[in-house]
Amino acid sequence: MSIDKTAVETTPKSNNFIHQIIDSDLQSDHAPVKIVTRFPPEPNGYLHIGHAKSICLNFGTAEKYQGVCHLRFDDTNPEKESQEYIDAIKRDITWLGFSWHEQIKYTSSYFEQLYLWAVYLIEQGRAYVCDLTAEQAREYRGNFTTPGKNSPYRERSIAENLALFAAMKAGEFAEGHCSLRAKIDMQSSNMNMRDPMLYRILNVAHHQTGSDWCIYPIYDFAHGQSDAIEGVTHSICTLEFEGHRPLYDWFIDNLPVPAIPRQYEFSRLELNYTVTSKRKLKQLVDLKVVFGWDDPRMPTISGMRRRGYTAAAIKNFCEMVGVTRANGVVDVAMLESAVREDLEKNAKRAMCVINPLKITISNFAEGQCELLSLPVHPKLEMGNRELPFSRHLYIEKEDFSEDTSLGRKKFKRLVIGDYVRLRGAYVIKAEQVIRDDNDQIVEVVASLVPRTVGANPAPEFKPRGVIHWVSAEHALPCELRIYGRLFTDPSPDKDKEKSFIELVNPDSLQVIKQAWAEPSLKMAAVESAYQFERTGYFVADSDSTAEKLVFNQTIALRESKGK
RNA sequence: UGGGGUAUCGCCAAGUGGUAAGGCAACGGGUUUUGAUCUCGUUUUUUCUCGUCAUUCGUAGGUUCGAAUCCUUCUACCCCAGCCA
Repeated sequence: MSIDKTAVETTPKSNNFIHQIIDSDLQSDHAPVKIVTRFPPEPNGYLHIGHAKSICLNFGTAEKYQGVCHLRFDDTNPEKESQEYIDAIKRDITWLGFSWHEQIKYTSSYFEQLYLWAVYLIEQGRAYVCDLTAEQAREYRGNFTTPGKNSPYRERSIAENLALFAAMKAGEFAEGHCSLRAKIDMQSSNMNMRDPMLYRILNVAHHQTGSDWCIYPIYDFAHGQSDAIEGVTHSICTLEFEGHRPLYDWFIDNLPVPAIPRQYEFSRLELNYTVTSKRKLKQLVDLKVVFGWDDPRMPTISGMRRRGYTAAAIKNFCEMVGVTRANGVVDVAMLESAVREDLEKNAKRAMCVINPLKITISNFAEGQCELLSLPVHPKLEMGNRELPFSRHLYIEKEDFSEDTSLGRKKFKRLVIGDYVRLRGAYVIKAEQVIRDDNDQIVEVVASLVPRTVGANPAPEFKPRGVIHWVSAEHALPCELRIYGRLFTDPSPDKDKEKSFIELVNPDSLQVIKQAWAEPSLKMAAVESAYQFERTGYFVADSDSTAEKLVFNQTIALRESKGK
């Protein structure tokens, strides 16, 4: 496959407010030589659609300005983190099509430097060891209307602080016994500046550093300095960190850091009918509401991947929603539209009958088989596939009606006494209905109009429409998993009375144990996308075996009114 | 409640003092061997329709020849009182 280089180069990358800032930074006298960004997930859960937006912004910005983007695991809280999450995050980012600069970074690999900087702050008289308990510290901190009070330990001598901090590091205190705090301003209207914690004691082994440490830095003390170490120029995060920016800058100003990164905030992505919070997604997994982090109903990157959403669709969606500082809720229909847009041009076409009605072609000999050749895609050149046509076929039950009064525009399918086109095959006429003892239709006898494969019939045989079908004896039984929204409420986590768990859609998964797929689907590879004509987009699931094919419905086809 | 933010169509979102882009959604028409796709319209405030005037960027004022853009007022919503990130 050849890549149109000029097209790639001229692909317009959105110009959001962050890029405008970078553009003007690049004009300034001390313009950075290279734009450096970073994507800093904490490995305490799987990445979701909200992270995808951040990934696209950070990696995309680096690409746009020919800079670099680091993947840095922000692993300062070993209690909640694990290697499993690290592996999953790497897999997801790679799948999205991004690659990080050089090797993966870990905040934990800066622990020694961070410790030295903490000592430096103590030496400068800007940090102290505080023996207040968590509860006492809360009281001393005051609240929005009441200024905080200085800790009684605030004026310890530098020597004493140095000794105490060394003892903390040496493991001489129990968890919670004391902490290291910055000496800033307990009266500040910004709560983050009221002598924030820098280090706490945690007698927990770390997934990267083992038992090397029993004190761990707090996010605020680790993040900006890690950015500085990596030479990050633009540290892009979400809006809730806005109030932390003065603190971020305070550390950069008061420490001998090697670079001056700046933090910029954008609004996080919210989608209706879904939750985008690692904590809540973890609950869905832990409570077994879903089968796992990669359940196709999950808005996780791995879930969407298994569902059949493509990386291109997700990236395009992120481009569509834009980057701003206004918080809003994006309609999932926009995501679904991006998925359909990508699948429409990339999914192979195939036929699969979900609820079979037997059709017997009276003028086609028993045992005979005609091999038809159908294009894999109606518009794009994607080759052809072979399809066996025989005397006994299956069509969709709902594609047949005995009601001859149905208008041709209203019901574009098979009606007794009328004609319909079998996709890629003959035009047939329904002639007789066969019923069982319970008066249920079990079979329809039809006749084909000769020489109508690939050719329009005479006007008197004009079909009402086109329907899908499979040859009964050649069809492959398969399982179909149809997914609905995971939540019944557009804002599942906004309800004041009900927990989002109570708003889970009980019908979010429908399993069709046996559907009938055309034989070419035998070769369906996991993750390759198909459009089952007239029914929806599907993708082979990893649960597929040689005996039983399993397909996930990625998304239904858009349906116009009147169907 | 002190501080920090944000308000442009049902939902996202351009717009940066010169006369309101685009996408999604919805609704109509056309095309179609997928009721898909494609395509053409309509939907910012009113209107059955067409013209005209006016109105219009949360609100109310102001500056200006000219304001979504600048100033002031008010309102609504979001974030901060973890030894989480």
